[in-house]
Amino acid sequence: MDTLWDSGIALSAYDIQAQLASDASKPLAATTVLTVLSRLEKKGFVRRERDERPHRYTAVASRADHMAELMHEVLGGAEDRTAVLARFVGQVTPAEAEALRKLLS
Amino acid sequence: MDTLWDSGIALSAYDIQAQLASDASKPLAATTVLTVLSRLEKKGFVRRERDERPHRYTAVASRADHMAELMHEVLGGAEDRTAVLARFVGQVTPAEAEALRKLLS
DNA sequence: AACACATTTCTACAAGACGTAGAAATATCT
DNA sequence: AGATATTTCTACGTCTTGTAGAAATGTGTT
Repeated sequence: MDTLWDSGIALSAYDIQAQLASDASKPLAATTVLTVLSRLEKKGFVRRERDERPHRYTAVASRADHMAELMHEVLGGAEDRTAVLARFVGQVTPAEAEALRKLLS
Repeated sequence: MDTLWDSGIALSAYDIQAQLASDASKPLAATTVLTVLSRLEKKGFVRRERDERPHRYTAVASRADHMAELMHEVLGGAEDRTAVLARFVGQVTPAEAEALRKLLS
Protein backbone atom coordinates (compact mmCIF):
# COMPACT_ATOMS: atom_id res chain seq x y z
CA MET A 1 0.00 0.00 0.00
CA ASP A 2 2.77 2.44 0.89
CA THR A 3 4.39 2.01 -2.49
CA LEU A 4 1.09 2.64 -4.25
CA TRP A 5 0.36 5.62 -2.07
CA ASP A 6 3.78 7.16 -2.51
CA SER A 7 3.58 6.97 -6.28
CA GLY A 8 0.19 8.41 -7.02
CA ILE A 9 -0.07 6.56 -10.31
CA ALA A 10 -1.07 3.06 -11.37
CA LEU A 11 1.74 0.54 -10.93
CA SER A 12 2.29 -3.01 -12.11
CA ALA A 13 3.23 -5.75 -9.71
CA TYR A 14 6.75 -5.60 -11.13
CA ASP A 15 7.02 -1.92 -10.41
CA ILE A 16 6.02 -2.56 -6.87
CA GLN A 17 8.34 -5.50 -6.56
CA ALA A 18 11.26 -3.35 -7.73
CA GLN A 19 10.33 -0.50 -5.45
CA LEU A 20 10.08 -2.76 -2.42
CA ALA A 21 13.38 -4.42 -3.27
CA SER A 22 15.11 -1.05 -3.35
CA ASP A 23 13.59 -0.24 0.02
CA ALA A 24 16.34 -2.23 1.64
CA SER A 25 14.07 -5.21 2.22
CA LYS A 26 14.92 -8.63 0.87
CA PRO A 27 13.52 -8.98 -2.61
CA LEU A 28 10.12 -10.64 -2.91
CA ALA A 29 9.06 -13.10 -5.56
CA ALA A 30 6.82 -11.62 -8.23
CA THR A 31 4.07 -14.06 -7.34
CA THR A 32 4.19 -12.86 -3.76
CA VAL A 33 3.45 -9.32 -4.82
CA LEU A 34 0.65 -10.55 -7.05
CA THR A 35 -0.88 -12.56 -4.24
CA VAL A 36 -0.87 -9.64 -1.87
CA LEU A 37 -2.32 -7.35 -4.50
CA SER A 38 -5.10 -9.85 -5.17
CA ARG A 39 -5.93 -9.96 -1.50
CA LEU A 40 -5.90 -6.19 -1.25
CA GLU A 41 -8.20 -6.05 -4.24
CA LYS A 42 -10.60 -8.49 -2.63
CA LYS A 43 -10.69 -6.25 0.42
CA GLY A 44 -11.40 -3.26 -1.77
CA PHE A 45 -8.19 -1.42 -1.00
CA VAL A 46 -6.81 -1.42 -4.52
CA ARG A 47 -8.36 -1.38 -7.96
CA ARG A 48 -6.94 -3.42 -10.81
CA GLU A 49 -6.92 -2.51 -14.47
CA ARG A 50 -7.13 -5.78 -16.32
CA ASP A 51 -6.97 -4.39 -19.84
CA GLU A 52 -3.34 -3.33 -19.64
CA ARG A 53 -1.25 -6.42 -19.86
CA PRO A 54 0.89 -6.28 -16.89
CA HIS A 55 -2.16 -5.38 -14.82
CA ARG A 56 -1.90 -2.00 -13.17
CA TYR A 57 -2.97 -1.34 -9.63
CA THR A 58 -4.01 1.84 -7.91
CA ALA A 59 -5.00 2.58 -4.34
CA VAL A 60 -8.75 3.05 -4.06
CA ALA A 61 -8.39 5.66 -1.32
CA SER A 62 -5.52 7.99 -0.57
CA ARG A 63 -3.48 7.20 2.46
CA ALA A 64 -5.13 10.01 4.38
CA ASP A 65 -8.60 8.87 3.31
CA HIS A 66 -7.81 5.35 4.29
CA MET A 67 -6.62 6.40 7.74
CA ALA A 68 -9.66 8.62 8.23
CA GLU A 69 -11.89 5.72 7.27
CA LEU A 70 -10.21 3.52 9.82
CA MET A 71 -10.83 6.14 12.46
CA HIS A 72 -14.47 6.31 11.48
CA GLU A 73 -14.73 2.57 11.69
CA VAL A 74 -13.63 2.74 15.29
CA LEU A 75 -15.94 5.63 16.04
CA GLY A 76 -18.83 3.92 14.30
CA GLY A 77 -18.48 0.95 16.61
CA ALA A 78 -19.31 3.10 19.61
CA GLU A 79 -22.71 3.68 21.09
CA ASP A 80 -21.83 6.99 22.61
CA ARG A 81 -19.84 8.72 19.90
CA THR A 82 -19.80 12.02 21.69
CA ALA A 83 -18.06 10.47 24.67
CA VAL A 84 -15.45 8.91 22.41
CA LEU A 85 -14.91 12.20 20.62
CA ALA A 86 -14.49 13.92 23.97
CA ARG A 87 -11.72 11.51 24.95
CA PHE A 88 -10.22 11.77 21.53
CA VAL A 89 -10.07 15.55 21.66
CA GLY A 90 -8.70 15.34 25.17
CA GLN A 91 -5.71 13.34 23.97
CA VAL A 92 -4.97 15.49 20.96
CA THR A 93 -1.88 17.70 20.78
CA PRO A 94 -2.34 21.49 20.78
CA ALA A 95 -1.29 21.66 17.15
CA GLU A 96 -3.83 19.05 16.20
CA ALA A 97 -6.51 20.81 18.20
CA GLU A 98 -5.77 24.00 16.32
CA ALA A 99 -5.95 22.16 13.01
CA LEU A 100 -9.28 20.66 13.99
CA ARG A 101 -10.66 24.04 14.96
CA LYS A 102 -9.72 25.46 11.60
CA LEU A 103 -11.20 22.52 9.77
CA LEU A 104 -14.49 22.89 11.58
CA SER A 105 -15.01 26.56 11.01
CA MET B 1 -14.79 -6.26 27.45
CA ASP B 2 -18.38 -5.11 26.96
CA THR B 3 -19.48 -6.84 30.08
CA LEU B 4 -16.70 -5.25 32.09
CA TRP B 5 -17.41 -1.87 30.60
CA ASP B 6 -21.13 -2.06 31.23
CA SER B 7 -20.67 -2.93 34.87
CA GLY B 8 -18.15 -0.37 36.03
CA ILE B 9 -16.96 -2.59 38.86
CA ALA B 10 -14.52 -5.47 39.21
CA LEU B 11 -16.02 -8.78 38.14
CA SER B 12 -14.97 -12.37 38.51
CA ALA B 13 -14.79 -14.70 35.54
CA TYR B 14 -17.95 -16.35 36.80
CA ASP B 15 -19.80 -13.06 36.91
CA ILE B 16 -18.81 -12.46 33.33
CA GLN B 17 -19.71 -15.97 32.31
CA ALA B 18 -23.19 -15.55 33.80
CA GLN B 19 -23.67 -12.17 32.23
CA LEU B 20 -22.66 -13.42 28.81
CA ALA B 21 -24.90 -16.45 29.16
CA SER B 22 -27.89 -14.23 29.89
CA ASP B 23 -27.04 -12.17 26.83
CA ALA B 24 -28.79 -14.78 24.72
CA SER B 25 -25.50 -16.27 23.59
CA LYS B 26 -24.76 -19.91 24.12
CA PRO B 27 -23.15 -20.37 27.51
CA LEU B 28 -19.36 -20.48 27.57
CA ALA B 29 -17.22 -22.75 29.70
CA ALA B 30 -15.66 -21.05 32.69
CA THR B 31 -12.19 -21.85 31.40
CA THR B 32 -13.01 -20.09 28.16
CA VAL B 33 -13.77 -16.89 30.00
CA LEU B 34 -10.57 -17.27 32.02
CA THR B 35 -8.51 -17.79 28.91
CA VAL B 36 -9.87 -14.72 27.23
CA LEU B 37 -9.38 -12.65 30.35
CA SER B 38 -5.77 -13.81 30.59
CA ARG B 39 -5.16 -12.79 27.02
CA LEU B 40 -6.79 -9.42 27.58
CA GLU B 41 -4.62 -8.96 30.65
CA LYS B 42 -1.49 -9.74 28.66
CA LYS B 43 -2.52 -7.09 26.16
CA GLY B 44 -3.04 -4.61 28.96
CA PHE B 45 -6.76 -4.18 28.46
CA VAL B 46 -7.82 -5.52 31.83
CA ARG B 47 -6.25 -5.56 35.27
CA ARG B 48 -6.51 -8.57 37.55
CA GLU B 49 -6.73 -8.56 41.33
CA ARG B 50 -5.06 -11.76 42.41
CA ASP B 51 -5.61 -11.35 46.14
CA GLU B 52 -9.34 -11.90 46.03
CA ARG B 53 -9.92 -15.56 45.51
CA PRO B 54 -12.08 -15.66 42.55
CA HIS B 55 -9.80 -13.15 40.84
CA ARG B 56 -11.54 -9.94 39.94
CA TYR B 57 -11.04 -8.16 36.67
CA THR B 58 -11.55 -4.55 35.71
CA ALA B 59 -11.17 -2.74 32.43
CA VAL B 60 -8.01 -0.64 32.41
CA ALA B 61 -9.61 2.06 30.26
CA SER B 62 -13.24 3.01 29.88
CA ARG B 63 -14.88 2.04 26.66
CA ALA B 64 -14.75 5.61 25.40
CA ASP B 65 -11.09 5.93 26.38
CA HIS B 66 -10.30 2.70 24.67
CA MET B 67 -11.98 3.75 21.45
CA ALA B 68 -10.28 7.13 21.55
CA GLU B 69 -6.95 5.40 22.03
CA LEU B 70 -7.59 3.22 19.02
CA MET B 71 -8.33 6.29 16.97
CA HIS B 72 -5.11 7.89 18.13
CA GLU B 73 -3.21 4.76 17.24
CA VAL B 74 -4.43 5.10 13.69
CA LEU B 75 -3.71 8.80 13.60
CA GLY B 76 -0.28 8.27 15.11
CA GLY B 77 0.64 5.95 12.28
CA ALA B 78 0.26 8.77 9.77
CA GLU B 79 2.99 11.05 8.54
CA ASP B 80 0.64 13.87 7.68
CA ARG B 81 -1.78 13.98 10.56
CA THR B 82 -3.38 17.18 9.44
CA ALA B 83 -4.36 15.61 6.15
CA VAL B 84 -5.89 12.66 7.96
CA LEU B 85 -7.78 14.95 10.30
CA ALA B 86 -9.07 16.89 7.33
CA ARG B 87 -10.50 13.73 5.77
CA PHE B 88 -11.80 12.63 9.11
CA VAL B 89 -13.66 15.87 9.68
CA GLY B 90 -14.94 15.74 6.14
CA GLN B 91 -16.63 12.41 6.80
CA VAL B 92 -18.14 13.39 10.12
CA THR B 93 -21.89 13.89 10.57
CA PRO B 94 -23.20 17.41 11.30
CA ALA B 95 -24.06 16.40 14.85
CA GLU B 96 -20.56 15.09 15.41
CA ALA B 97 -19.06 18.21 13.90
CA GLU B 98 -21.07 20.29 16.31
CA ALA B 99 -19.93 18.17 19.22
CA LEU B 100 -16.33 18.54 18.13
CA ARG B 101 -16.66 22.28 17.86
CA LYS B 102 -18.01 22.48 21.39
CA LEU B 103 -15.27 20.25 22.70
CA LEU B 104 -12.59 22.39 21.15
CA SER B 105 -13.80 25.74 22.41
C1' DA C 1 -4.32 -34.07 57.77
C1' DA C 2 -7.08 -35.58 54.08
C1' DC C 3 -10.60 -35.26 50.99
C1' DA C 4 -13.93 -32.72 48.17
C1' DC C 5 -14.69 -28.75 45.74
C1' DA C 6 -13.38 -24.24 43.52
C1' DT C 7 -10.30 -21.71 40.73
C1' DT C 8 -6.53 -21.08 37.88
C1' DT C 9 -3.01 -22.49 34.60
C1' DC C 10 -1.49 -25.37 30.68
C1' DT C 11 -2.19 -27.44 26.63
C1' DA C 12 -4.85 -28.03 22.44
C1' DC C 13 -7.32 -27.48 18.31
C1' DA C 14 -10.13 -25.39 14.47
C1' DA C 15 -10.67 -21.36 11.68
C1' DG C 16 -9.04 -17.36 9.63
C1' DA C 17 -5.39 -13.68 8.39
C1' DC C 18 -0.89 -12.90 6.45
C1' DG C 19 3.68 -13.42 4.38
C1' DT C 20 5.72 -16.06 1.21
C1' DA C 21 6.25 -18.51 -3.01
C1' DG C 22 6.21 -22.73 -6.40
C1' DA C 23 3.25 -25.05 -10.10
C1' DA C 24 0.04 -24.69 -13.34
C1' DA C 25 -2.67 -22.12 -16.50
C1' DT C 26 -3.03 -18.48 -19.76
C1' DA C 27 -1.87 -14.73 -22.61
C1' DT C 28 1.57 -12.42 -25.84
C1' DC C 29 5.27 -11.96 -29.03
C1' DT C 30 8.14 -13.33 -32.72
C1' DA D 1 4.01 -23.06 -32.91
C1' DG D 2 7.31 -22.24 -29.49
C1' DA D 3 9.40 -19.23 -26.12
C1' DT D 4 8.46 -15.97 -22.75
C1' DA D 5 5.71 -13.04 -19.71
C1' DT D 6 1.88 -12.74 -16.57
C1' DT D 7 -1.67 -14.36 -13.82
C1' DT D 8 -4.13 -17.78 -11.08
C1' DC D 9 -4.19 -21.78 -7.95
C1' DT D 10 -2.49 -24.16 -4.39
C1' DA D 11 0.23 -24.50 -0.30
C1' DC D 12 2.57 -23.95 3.98
C1' DG D 13 4.36 -21.79 8.35
C1' DT D 14 3.12 -18.44 11.75
C1' DC D 15 -0.11 -15.68 14.46
C1' DT D 16 -4.49 -14.47 16.43
C1' DT D 17 -8.97 -15.67 18.25
C1' DG D 18 -12.72 -18.61 20.07
C1' DT D 19 -13.34 -22.50 22.47
C1' DA D 20 -12.55 -25.78 26.10
C1' DG D 21 -10.57 -30.16 28.51
C1' DA D 22 -6.78 -31.81 31.74
C1' DA D 23 -3.86 -30.85 35.11
C1' DA D 24 -2.30 -28.12 38.88
C1' DT D 25 -3.24 -25.51 42.80
C1' DG D 26 -5.74 -23.29 46.36
C1' DT D 27 -9.69 -23.49 50.04
C1' DG D 28 -12.87 -25.23 53.19
C1' DT D 29 -14.63 -28.90 56.07
C1' DT D 30 -14.60 -32.90 58.80
